[in-house]
Amino acid sequence: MVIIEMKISSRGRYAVRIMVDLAVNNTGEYAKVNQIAKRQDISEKYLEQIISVLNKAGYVKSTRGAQGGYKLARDASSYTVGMILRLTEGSLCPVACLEGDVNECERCDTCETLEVWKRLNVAINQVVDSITIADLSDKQRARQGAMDCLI
Amino acid sequence: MVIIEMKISSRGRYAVRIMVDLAVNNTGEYAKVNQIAKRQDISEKYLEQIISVLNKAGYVKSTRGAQGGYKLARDASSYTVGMILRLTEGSLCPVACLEGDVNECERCDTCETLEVWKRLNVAINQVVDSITIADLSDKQRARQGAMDCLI
DNA sequence: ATTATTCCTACTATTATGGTAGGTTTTGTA
DNA sequence: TACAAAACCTACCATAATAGTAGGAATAAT
Repeated sequence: MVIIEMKISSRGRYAVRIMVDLAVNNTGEYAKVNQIAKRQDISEKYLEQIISVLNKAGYVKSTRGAQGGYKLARDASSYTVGMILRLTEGSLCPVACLEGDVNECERCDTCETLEVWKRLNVAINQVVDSITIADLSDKQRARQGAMDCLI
Repeated sequence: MVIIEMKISSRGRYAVRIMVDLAVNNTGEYAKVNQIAKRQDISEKYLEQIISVLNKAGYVKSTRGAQGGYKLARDASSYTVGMILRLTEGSLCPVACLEGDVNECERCDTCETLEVWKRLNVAINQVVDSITIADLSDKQRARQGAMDCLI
């Protein structure tokens, strides 16, 4: 039997990093995919796909053509990590029956374990919704500043 | 692009339910796979595979042959949900780089998002390690008792 | 001896993962 | 107006995980 794992996928992780990258390197200009890809060490083509999801959700805005690129649509403090992950991961619910307004599982009235998944769900969302992209980019800027001092 | 989800797999969910079932229906006798399967509405063959993992870990004990079966190896209060899930799901870490003692990710010194995954990891483990199989089986017994009164 | 049971291994269909690839459209600039 | 740089769009692919099914061997009670 193979060992399974409950993990955030690379797409979700990359999406958060892209948002933080745009926040850290925000100059007002549009950042190009190849610049972000280089800084973040993510394949340009894969990054393109992920940022397009962020774009369609209105989290970033883009201009096409030469000198085009992407930038954050709003201030970095208005995005939580949870928003980004829910967008790119689909859902953070640890079990399917907690999605939607009504629990459609037939066993849900007598389910021995539902309480566990509910508490897990609350705990997960509390963490990811309490951290904003601004929190992460501020820390990153501080780290980079500290690094500069060492040169 | 397909929507992905970070979920506890059926194996982990079933494993917890099996342990709770053994606790709730504990008579001192060995419970048979077909009995558990019927009560829990899980395929016998699939349940067999899952309980064998629990058996190899020493969480349940078995006797073979006619009148054989399974029972909890220790008191239900000595098992946390986390123990069962980590055994059957492999790991509950939301990202691979948090597994093991040393973070082997090359980017880990400058990772913008590591703190998020660390906090998520703590939150997840706090929940699953604070709930024991006895907690769940006690509640289930109370629920069943309440149901009996309605008859 | 028979039967009931665990135990073991192989197999399978479907979906998710983590991308790669190539072309189309748009737009700034020479 | 031509060119180049960029986003945009769609298809494709290899590998692994998921959620089981299936069949038989070993063991033990009756």
